[in-house]
Amino acid sequence: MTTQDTSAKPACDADARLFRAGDRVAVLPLQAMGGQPGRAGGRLDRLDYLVPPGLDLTPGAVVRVPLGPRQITGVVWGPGEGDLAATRLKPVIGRRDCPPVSGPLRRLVDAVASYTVSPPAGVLRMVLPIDEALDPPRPEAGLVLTGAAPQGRLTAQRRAVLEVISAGATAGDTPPSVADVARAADVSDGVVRGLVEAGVLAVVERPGGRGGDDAPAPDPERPGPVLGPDQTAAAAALVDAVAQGFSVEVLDGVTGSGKTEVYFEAIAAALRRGRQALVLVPEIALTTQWLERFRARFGAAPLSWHSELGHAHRRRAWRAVAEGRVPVVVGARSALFLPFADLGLIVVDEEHDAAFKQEEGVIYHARDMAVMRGALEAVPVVLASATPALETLANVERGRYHRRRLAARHGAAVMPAVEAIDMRGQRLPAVRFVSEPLKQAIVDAAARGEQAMLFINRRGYAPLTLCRACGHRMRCPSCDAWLVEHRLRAGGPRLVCHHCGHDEKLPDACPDCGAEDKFAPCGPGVERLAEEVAGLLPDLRVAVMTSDTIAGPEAAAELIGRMEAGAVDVLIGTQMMAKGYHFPKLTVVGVVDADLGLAGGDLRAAERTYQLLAQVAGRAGRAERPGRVLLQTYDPGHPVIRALIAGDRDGFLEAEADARRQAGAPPYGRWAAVIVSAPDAGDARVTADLFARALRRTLPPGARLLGPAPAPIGLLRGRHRLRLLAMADRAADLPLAMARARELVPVRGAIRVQIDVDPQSFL
DNA sequence: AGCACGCCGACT
DNA sequence: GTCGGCGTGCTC
Repeated sequence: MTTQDTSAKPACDADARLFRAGDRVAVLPLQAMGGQPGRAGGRLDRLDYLVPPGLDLTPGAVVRVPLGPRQITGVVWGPGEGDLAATRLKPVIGRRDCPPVSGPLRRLVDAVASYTVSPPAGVLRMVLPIDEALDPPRPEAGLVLTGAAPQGRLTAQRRAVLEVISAGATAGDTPPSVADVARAADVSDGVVRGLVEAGVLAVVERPGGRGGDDAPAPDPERPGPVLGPDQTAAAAALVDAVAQGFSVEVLDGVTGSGKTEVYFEAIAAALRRGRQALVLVPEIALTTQWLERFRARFGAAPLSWHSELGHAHRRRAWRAVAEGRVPVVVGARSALFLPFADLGLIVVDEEHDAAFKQEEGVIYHARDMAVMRGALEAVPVVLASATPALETLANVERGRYHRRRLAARHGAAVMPAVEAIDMRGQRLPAVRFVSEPLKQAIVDAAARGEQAMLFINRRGYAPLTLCRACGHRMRCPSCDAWLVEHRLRAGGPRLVCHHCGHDEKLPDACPDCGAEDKFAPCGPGVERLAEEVAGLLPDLRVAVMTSDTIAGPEAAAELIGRMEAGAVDVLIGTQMMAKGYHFPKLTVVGVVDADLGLAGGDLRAAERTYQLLAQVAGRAGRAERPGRVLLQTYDPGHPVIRALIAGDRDGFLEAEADARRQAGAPPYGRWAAVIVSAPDAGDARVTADLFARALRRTLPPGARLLGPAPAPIGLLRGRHRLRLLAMADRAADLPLAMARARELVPVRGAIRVQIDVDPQSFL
């Protein structure tokens, strides 16, 4: 990471401190006051309160406090700051019944807030995201017979309900819930409630609440798979790290080298010590096969934490983690802020993945914040990747991170052969995207009973639609972006903006010249590619994998099942297909447009493209059969393409690192971006100019400032956007300079200032 | 969130 | 002068 200091601080635990009646405490409210993130003002982070008689509080206690006319929830952050007369303080209302926020986690909140230049309340909200979870689950209602005779007519439905309950009661079961009874008696819950109303049934608390709450625990003592020599050595190093405290272990191994099995041993080590483990993955929807492997190793499932979890489930899961009842959590970046009772290990899988960067609200990189948390909790952090980020490798060079290498693929598998197809010699018509050699490779694979995968990093049918009569291009009304045609959606073809979600029916006539039936799709998207392959190779079974066809984990699991069963010959998809899957019969991977990611030319374009293509290529030939990767390119001499063909990852990374060093770019320099946006272009301009002037005062000497300049996407969701980029050397405290500049600039109304420290995206 | 305050334009 | 609309700041 590029954060300045991650060394472990001694875990001096101030949590033992007790605040008693009459003491002042500082409370960090959950709700940000005044300005939202990105707005000035709201400099009040913590508020002082008095501890009322009869209440003892420790730091970290979750409390309710009065604020103006309302009550809010906050966390006791420490002793009161004392800048307000005691007579003006209001007393804390009371505690909420949940475990306190631990010292290391409170320090993480402060560290993330100051690193990302965000209000601490906004970061605290990621730790306590569910208000209802701050109270214990209410005991579940169970139903028992009162013995009273039913008044009035006893309908068939009512009789069924009474039979179900008396059968359960004689069997000695715990009283059933309304939902259980209604289901068993096959009646609506209205019938059951009617009987309660009539006094025939009574509601009681069910002892112990919900029985199936604590799932079986993962068992570290189950025999793991047999590891190869590299794996054994790496696993031993990680197991050792778990016993030591904070360190960062970079698990660097080619695709298919068995990194997962290696870090499973670190998880086993943490579990043996009775501690919890957290695994961060880029996208939780894509973990189907990972979960299978986990279950095979540990005999039980981990807790999957993601934003699409149902509300009740999320709430129970959060409490179970906080109370230490969940040994292993796997989740997307937001899982980093879960309040583990006793965290023993953090793993960041595919640590180079851009999905770890949160681009809205509190803008943070989950990998870097994971390293911060590891340091604060004094636990090791494992960063696993086949293509580690340059940031990570720079920290290896500096001796801050330890590298554990897995040099070879595991078992009989060998690395696939990578070839370029020079598209300049292919002379394809404008509506064709699959070259002859790629088509032939797919046909050959199918003939051998093997599978092929075609990768194109573009959702939809075509990235641009234009009118052949007048040349009008269909664009988003509220963004600087083309509308992308989608054909797989219900109700006919649609035009969709991939930036704001704007979605309209493909019109019948050109909105500019009125010509009908003159729209021409331009360029390939995954849907169009699938159509082409189906037309070209009608005997092969084609499946499409994109976020439009794969809505959630179930849909992903279904498609993966079909791939594993050999019911698909050609899998066509976007980058969601590139991540971590293992299909033994997949031997051919075709990259339809290997140049795509290189076009933008931002700082990380080459690195990102290399990582993505290496990852896609890694899907080929993961079992006994050797794999073949074909890259369609118009620029076969590009360093990224050459490195992929030569399998020269380290050479490529060294060249890339040299270029960054020359330019003073991250990870050798430190950058921070500011995006000023407003519905009115003039407002954005004025504020951006003021911010630039403020930054020139607050930036350390030697730092450079670019902008304000219109952002590459100058209009997004109806907001005009200007960018600033501050570039400094590695020792500079850019967050501090940003925070000070923001205090100098009044930001009112609909104007927003977003600060992005260590920017990944430059849109 | 909800309320007080102050700035500014419009009306008496 | 005074009323009222609205944007802005404050709440321990």
